[in-house]
Amino acid sequence: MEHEFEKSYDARHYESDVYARWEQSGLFNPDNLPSRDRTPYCIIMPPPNVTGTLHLGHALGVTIQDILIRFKRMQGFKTLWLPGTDHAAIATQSKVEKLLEKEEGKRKHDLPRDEFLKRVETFAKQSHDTIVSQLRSMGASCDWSREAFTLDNTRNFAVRTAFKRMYDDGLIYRKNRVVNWDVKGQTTISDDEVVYVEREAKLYTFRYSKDFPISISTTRPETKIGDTAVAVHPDDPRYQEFVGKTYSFTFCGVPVNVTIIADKSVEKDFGTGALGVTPAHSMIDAEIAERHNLPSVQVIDERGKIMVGDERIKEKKATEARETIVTWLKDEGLLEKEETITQNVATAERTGGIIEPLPKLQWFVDVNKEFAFPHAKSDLLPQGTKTTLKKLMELAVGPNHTAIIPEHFTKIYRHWIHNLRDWCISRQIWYGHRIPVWYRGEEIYCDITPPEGEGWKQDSDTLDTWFSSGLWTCSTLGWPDKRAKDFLTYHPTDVLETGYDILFFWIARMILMTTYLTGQIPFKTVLLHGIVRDAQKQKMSKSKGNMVDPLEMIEQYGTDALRFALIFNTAPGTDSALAEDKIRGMKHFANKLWNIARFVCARNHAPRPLMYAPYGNTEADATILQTLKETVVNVTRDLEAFQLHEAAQKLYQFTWHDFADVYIEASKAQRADATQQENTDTILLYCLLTILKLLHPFMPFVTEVLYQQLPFSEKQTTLMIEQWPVVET
RNA sequence: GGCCGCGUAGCUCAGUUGGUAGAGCAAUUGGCUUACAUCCAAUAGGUCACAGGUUCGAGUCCUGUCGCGGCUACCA
Repeated sequence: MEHEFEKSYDARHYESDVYARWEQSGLFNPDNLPSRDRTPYCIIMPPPNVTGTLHLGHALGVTIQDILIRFKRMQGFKTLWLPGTDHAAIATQSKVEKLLEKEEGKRKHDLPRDEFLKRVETFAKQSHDTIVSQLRSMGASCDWSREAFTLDNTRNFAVRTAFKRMYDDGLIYRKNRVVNWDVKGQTTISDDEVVYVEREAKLYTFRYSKDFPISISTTRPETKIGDTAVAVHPDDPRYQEFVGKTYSFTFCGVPVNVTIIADKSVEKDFGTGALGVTPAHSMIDAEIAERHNLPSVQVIDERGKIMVGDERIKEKKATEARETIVTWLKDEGLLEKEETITQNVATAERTGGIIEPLPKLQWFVDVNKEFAFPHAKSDLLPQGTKTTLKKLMELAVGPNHTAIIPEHFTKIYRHWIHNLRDWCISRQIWYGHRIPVWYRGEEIYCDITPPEGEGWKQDSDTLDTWFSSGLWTCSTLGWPDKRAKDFLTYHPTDVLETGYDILFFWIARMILMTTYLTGQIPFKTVLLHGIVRDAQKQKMSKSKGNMVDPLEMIEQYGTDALRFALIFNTAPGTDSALAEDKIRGMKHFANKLWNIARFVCARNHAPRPLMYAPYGNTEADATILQTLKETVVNVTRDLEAFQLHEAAQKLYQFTWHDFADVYIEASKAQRADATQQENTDTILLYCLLTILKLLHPFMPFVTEVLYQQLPFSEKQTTLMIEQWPVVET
């Protein structure tokens, strides 16, 4: 650690040593912190997916969290930042599937379930190690002794417990329903994992048969063999006379029975004002069918192929069958119109495959079912109050409970809750938490542990990865053991810091699970950051080739420079553009600080006792001490208000322009006067020490190295636990 | 379609209760001044998208228009 005071700051010479020393000090662990204050402060790290490496978005999140943690630690809080990683079920499994195919030409089903899972686990382990070392490079002062993984045994126990409770309360149910089926990934996905892609499509208008009295329009003629009704608006005079009648006909070789029904959801002015209802292959149609008690006929299977009809369409892919049917319609003289429209096609977020809605027996979380709120002494509701998961989610965010920063995301959150439907939680993939349900004939058994007796078979599905992520603040702190020390001390947590893009995926789910299971809202503040874009404001992506690797930036400019660049000029919840120039500029700032310290230390050799606030003799003294005071007050206030970008700006301004440009220059002349010299040097040192403290959360490495150079006789082992400056008023 | 946000210096963006427009980068000019050329001194650059309104006073509040982006819905 002892280096010569080099002429310029080269981060590469110091960072790994400094981090190792921090870790050895044990002070990332709140149990080892000095006992000046016992008020807990806790942030649970959003667990990065074990799908490879960290990107700049992670780097931003880590920086923000580390700033808050280091700030609070210096203020004397009992500070816990708990790290972890996420197994990211679908994302990780599909990554390994791709590798398997690429490297060995094998598919998932070429291997037994156990064997395949071993491959995934090996990959996950490697990713984990990479990620953890990257977090260390970023300077993350998290407590590694408490590290968690969403798929380890402790978390698995929490998941099984949560499932069991929700099952017993009837909040988890199994039902045959139309779900989002990802044909490519061969699994169901939740509504949130569906991504709509705008495409051109043909809208066909036709009649089912010559005798059928109404024309309908569709972009998917191949599903029409599964129609069981035609819906019209109840007030539409054109079709009144047909409502209630049933027609039978053969549609491209498939016998079809269609009843004319009246339903208010039909738009009179779109197309012909009549909607062919396909209950098995459209969620909306399924809802109509439920209202009218219509039968459902599945005609497309899980491979996306037609299941009925003759050789013209059976076993054909849906798109091929579409062409066949359109040709058939033309030949029969049934096609009336063909127009091009733009349409949103549903695709799967992870695999990019087309979503084929189809009926499947799956597990769901019921967000609208009433239950009696089970918790005593909760801020949310009195014990026994009738409520729903949806209502709990609404209650938890607002003026008296969790605040979202920036505030306008509160509206977005509420809007989402308003539209929320039941959450499909079962997945047909192997990597994840196995559903804790066993079957034997007609019997169903749900519990934390397997049933006694012979012949039970566990459900082969796994849970949506967000089910386990939803428990993250609890499961990392020891829940479901309600007497777990960490849970009692640190839950609810203080801040949840993450990107706004997972507000619904994750934050909403954590609120759902945690309020239901514990009666506590998992965090007091949700702090959102935006997307880090490139210098041209383009989203970074591998395909565009504009990815910036945080490690490369660290290697070139130093971690402190990267951290400072990431938050400088970046308001919460706002996307930011990160040019390399900006990082370079911040490297210059780190170097400026370095040279300030060289100058000050050169004038303060002799060891001194701990620093007290000096008095100013001259006007320059008075000005810098006053400005310093203001900076301390403002930076502290900005950090308390999560305005990190403002705090950073003020520190940059003070350090470089007020202190270096003005006061240090003035001090050169001032020192010439022997009576002023001692006091001037004291002020220089005092300002520097204060700057190092204020800047430490932002630039932990360079400030630590410089702190170790200061000529004090009684120093803390590390700047990390120096006391945050306070201005007496 | 609904909701949310944005439009401020060449570029990227700050601007916290309404009170004489800011930063970083880039640019121009001049400086190797012994802490730093990864630097210093100075300069230039904006009718804060547009139009109204409230106010003694509006980048900031209200209404409308135009342009851009995001989320959400799924008109079949």
